[in-house]
Amino acid sequence: MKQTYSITELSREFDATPRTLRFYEDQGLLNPGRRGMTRVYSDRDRTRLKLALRGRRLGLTVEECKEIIDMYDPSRPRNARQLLRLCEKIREHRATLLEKFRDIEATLNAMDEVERRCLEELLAAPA
Amino acid sequence: MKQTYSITELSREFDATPRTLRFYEDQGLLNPGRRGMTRVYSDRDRTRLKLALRGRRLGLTVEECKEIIDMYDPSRPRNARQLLRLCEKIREHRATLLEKFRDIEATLNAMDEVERRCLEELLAAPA
DNA sequence: GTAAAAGTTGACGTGCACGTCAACTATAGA
DNA sequence: TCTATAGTTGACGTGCACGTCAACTTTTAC
Repeated sequence: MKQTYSITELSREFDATPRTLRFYEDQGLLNPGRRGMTRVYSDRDRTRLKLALRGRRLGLTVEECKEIIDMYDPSRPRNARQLLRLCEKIREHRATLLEKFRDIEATLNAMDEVERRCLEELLAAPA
Repeated sequence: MKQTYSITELSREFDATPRTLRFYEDQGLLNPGRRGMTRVYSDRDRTRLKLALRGRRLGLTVEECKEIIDMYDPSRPRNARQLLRLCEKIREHRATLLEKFRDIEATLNAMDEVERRCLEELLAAPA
């Protein structure tokens, strides 16, 4: 686990572009330090980027990713009220994820069915 | 299972807007018949809409949804070559779905961890 | 020291998935 | 028959997530 990363280093590791990292910084998702003018990304930035890209793959907006990542950030101190609210949010978030889970399940099942019919047809009418 | 649906009927059932259904028609995803000027949606349209919205929730583009839905359409006759190609596409598609699956799994695990810490903190420092 | 490579800040462009009028038409119920 | 209700076709607008220059500065390698 390295300590710092350049912009191209990080963007290559996660198959993103520098533009995307700068955009995420504009949106407040990343907070790289500077050495002169050059951005220096920390392991925290790396983790947040990784989580953000994961969220994007699942169809979340960048804003939603930020909210969730901020909320889950372990370095954030919280009082009891905030902790309860976080638990509530986790329940909500879990529910939407489970919905996506079911969507994927349904799609996989449909695909299995199509594949089955496909193989049947191939056996029935070979080339 | 009804035979036909009006545009508002279908859009309400799936929590979409009429605009969305017309847009999907423009994109070639839906093919409603007409009674006069009025669109009449069939069960086939209903199924395709359902699949499309499911795909959208998973982050696919409308174009991708259309391609997949068209490919899987059971009413399409196919020769052996096309059947083999379909099997190939199914494998690919399954792979990307499994990736999303893992993304969700990873996120759920992260959430469990956060929740655990959250409950711990609540016990340690009650209001 | 100098050339190449990497980085920077604007600023405008783009593709997607609709939203949102406007202006009009068709249809069903009182 | 009149009127509300639902539907139609444009056409333009919008929010998001970057892509794509341009013009410039910095850093690294030799």
